[in-house]
Amino acid sequence: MRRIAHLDMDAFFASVELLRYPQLKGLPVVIGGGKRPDAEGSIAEDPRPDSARAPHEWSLDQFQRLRNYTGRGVITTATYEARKFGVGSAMGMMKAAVLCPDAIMLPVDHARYRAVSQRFKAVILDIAPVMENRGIDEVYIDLTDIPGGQREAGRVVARLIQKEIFLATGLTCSIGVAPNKLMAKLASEMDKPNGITVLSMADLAPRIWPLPCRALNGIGPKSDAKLTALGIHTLGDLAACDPQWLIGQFGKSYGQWLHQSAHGIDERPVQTNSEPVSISRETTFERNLHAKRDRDALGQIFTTLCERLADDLVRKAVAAQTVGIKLRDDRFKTITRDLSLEVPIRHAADIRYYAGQTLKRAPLDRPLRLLGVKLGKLVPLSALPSQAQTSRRVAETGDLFT
DNA sequence: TCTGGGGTCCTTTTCCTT
DNA sequence: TCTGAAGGAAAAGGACCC
Repeated sequence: MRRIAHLDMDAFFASVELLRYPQLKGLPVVIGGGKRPDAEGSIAEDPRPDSARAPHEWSLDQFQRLRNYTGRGVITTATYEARKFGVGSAMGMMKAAVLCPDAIMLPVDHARYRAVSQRFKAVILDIAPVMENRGIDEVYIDLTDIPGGQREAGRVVARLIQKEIFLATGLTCSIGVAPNKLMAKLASEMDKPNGITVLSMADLAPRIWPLPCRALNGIGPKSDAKLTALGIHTLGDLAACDPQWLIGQFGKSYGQWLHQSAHGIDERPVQTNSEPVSISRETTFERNLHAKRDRDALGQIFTTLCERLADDLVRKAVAAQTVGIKLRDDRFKTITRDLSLEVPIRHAADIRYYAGQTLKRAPLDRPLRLLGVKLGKLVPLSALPSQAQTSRRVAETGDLFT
């Protein structure tokens, strides 16, 4: 019997921050933002003390309040106390500042969350080596073949993992155990925080079918709206639909997937290692920039993105065989342009050159709010021919931002 | 009015070749 | 040389997730 667990850290970013700043417990705290221009228009640095000092000794007055926010970021996480004001994930910080001006605002500290993430994942790997990464705060674990993995249908090992993670990090997590990934993911949502839920196929009708379609990982706002318009509100409604009719409505691949998922069918294995498919860097400007008027600023940002990507390539020991750009204009309309290369590239100057070429195919008549550069078809350096002739071109020719 | 940054995967469109 | 079909690859866009 396959036993798959899905583990989800409880309010991960906020919990990590509350461990660091216990004095914020019980207060509305919002994590997010990014660049925060100060009164003089320059970018304010993280107002908090560096980690070498004892950060929890800071008084509440030393934290920045949301009402001081003037940038264009969004909220990544809000504590329960902040949510009471109607503040929530993905909401613009400016809007949140109106709803809850006294909320404490913390910038996202990815480096710290990554470090904690590595710690809790190391704990899991010690107990159950077949683990799949699903981002910074989630994993799938295959309990089928680990010693004791079948005891109490997986509950025993789940309890052990919870306990060890708490001892190592001080954080709680919620775990769902089921015959496959799809049901395990749904199960982990059912008892939060710090819960364990075990589901079998017999639980499909009583526990999964009453859920709204949106609860399924893979049904987003667009598909949900379409399902609702068709009179399908719950997973039970979906399960009752004729598969051929679903395929007619949603296409072969997605229609089939909807039908199978609603019946709790999911054969995907727990994938222990995955090579990155693409890497990208993008940035939203503090104010909209014009291709001509702000040419220098854009050119500088463009170059910086390419340099960061070149660093990323070194770190992952890969070269890239496609280059692309992404532009978002003042209407929030996004366009992309891509280019396939004959020879994989790895140097910032090459990335800059070829990205500059794709840029020439993009309309640049509107003010821009975002610029991104993306590399795809990644090839491990070890897989390149020994005389690896990755192109090294000096960016001598001008493009529109140069 | 506001809407981050990194990803994956899929569908549709476009372009090229036969 | 023109026209059209067919198929594949590349490009573009979009949905979704954390």
